[in-house]
Amino acid sequence: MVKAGKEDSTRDKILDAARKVMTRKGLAGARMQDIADEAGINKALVHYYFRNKESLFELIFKEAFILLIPKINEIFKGSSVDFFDKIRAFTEAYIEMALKNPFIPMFVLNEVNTNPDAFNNGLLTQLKNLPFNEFYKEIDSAVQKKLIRPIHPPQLMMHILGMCVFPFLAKPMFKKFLNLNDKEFTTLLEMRKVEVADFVIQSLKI
Amino acid sequence: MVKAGKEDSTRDKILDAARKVMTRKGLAGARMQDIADEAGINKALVHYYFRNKESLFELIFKEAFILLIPKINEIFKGSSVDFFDKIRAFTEAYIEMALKNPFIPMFVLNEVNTNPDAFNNGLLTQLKNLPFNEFYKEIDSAVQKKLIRPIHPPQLMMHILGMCVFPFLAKPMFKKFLNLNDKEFTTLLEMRKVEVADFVIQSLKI
DNA sequence: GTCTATAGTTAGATAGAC
DNA sequence: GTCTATCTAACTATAGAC
Repeated sequence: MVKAGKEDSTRDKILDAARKVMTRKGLAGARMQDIADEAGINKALVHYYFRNKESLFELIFKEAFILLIPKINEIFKGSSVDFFDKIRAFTEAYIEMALKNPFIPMFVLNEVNTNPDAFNNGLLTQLKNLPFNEFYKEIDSAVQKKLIRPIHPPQLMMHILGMCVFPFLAKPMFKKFLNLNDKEFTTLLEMRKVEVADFVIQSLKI
Repeated sequence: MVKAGKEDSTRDKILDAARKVMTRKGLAGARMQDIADEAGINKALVHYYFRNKESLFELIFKEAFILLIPKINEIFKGSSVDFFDKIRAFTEAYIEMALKNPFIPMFVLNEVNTNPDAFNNGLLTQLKNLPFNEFYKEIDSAVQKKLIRPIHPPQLMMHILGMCVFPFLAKPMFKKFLNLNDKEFTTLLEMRKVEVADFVIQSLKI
């Protein structure tokens, strides 16, 4: 039975364990057995609570990603806010989310690449909640007002997402290259919250 | 027996088939059976020529990636060449390689994330052939000469790689979002050869 | 060199006792 | 709800005939 008290329910223990294992081993590397071990329970129990691996991971993803949507929406709502400030807020929110849930970028990538149907029905619906169209309009409008130089909105979107996401995807590679430990690399990622925004703004301004 | 003539040897047929399947289904999705079918031969033959899946794919990767190394090296050799031209040449060469071998980015990512040991022993050695240190020195030197604003070289490296690589990784997602077919999206990627360089240069110049 | 048949391996999923 | 034991599916890899 699920209690309201401080004791974690088994269900929550499994969710915590799954998040940990996914963060450590990535989506594909996360075994149901690993999750059960990490939670200190039996593998069958994981299936008892979450029908199968896919629905477990989809739930975890939604819980993490759903928090991002209102933030991003809020950022692009106020049409009075400075365009550059919106870019700052965006990279901040996005990298913050990825720092808290390092498995998300690879999760999305995997869903997109290996399971196009599931992606179209599930993830895509989530992602469509993000106001990309608002962002595109903002860009065009900023170009009109001569606030920024002309740029193709989708290209800019790819620039920004690439800079935000890629370091999380290629973390082990960069760590090796730069000869950094986990903490040092995280610091580098923290800095990117403003670093990326600065880079973009510097490039766009006339 | 391997002939010098125009007839593809079985070995070459397998390599071609593997490249095709990998490009279509990604590394993880590429089955030995798929490769055998594509090559029009038996699955056992794939094992006969290439001991196992891993060594087959490592070979394919090396063949594709090895071509990039001399190019990148050449770019960073001439110290007389304009710094911005080097950036242009780099994005050009990198995106060109990825366009020809779309499976490479995901391949590298997978190796790095799921198989750290294999990465350290194989792939990393290849990647270390890329003159990143040269590039870092160039950046610092360009800053000294007031050609560009101050920037942390590793951050810039992450910016550039992210912008070059990410669209290939997230191709199905972007296609959906932007509502483009394969050809249209490839055109977008083609444009990024100069688009990314322009974006970087615009951001760096004083 | 090439094939058929089969062994081996790894995980996800389920049945059924407690 | 929780466990042990087992089934099944999907692949990789090998043995052995031709």
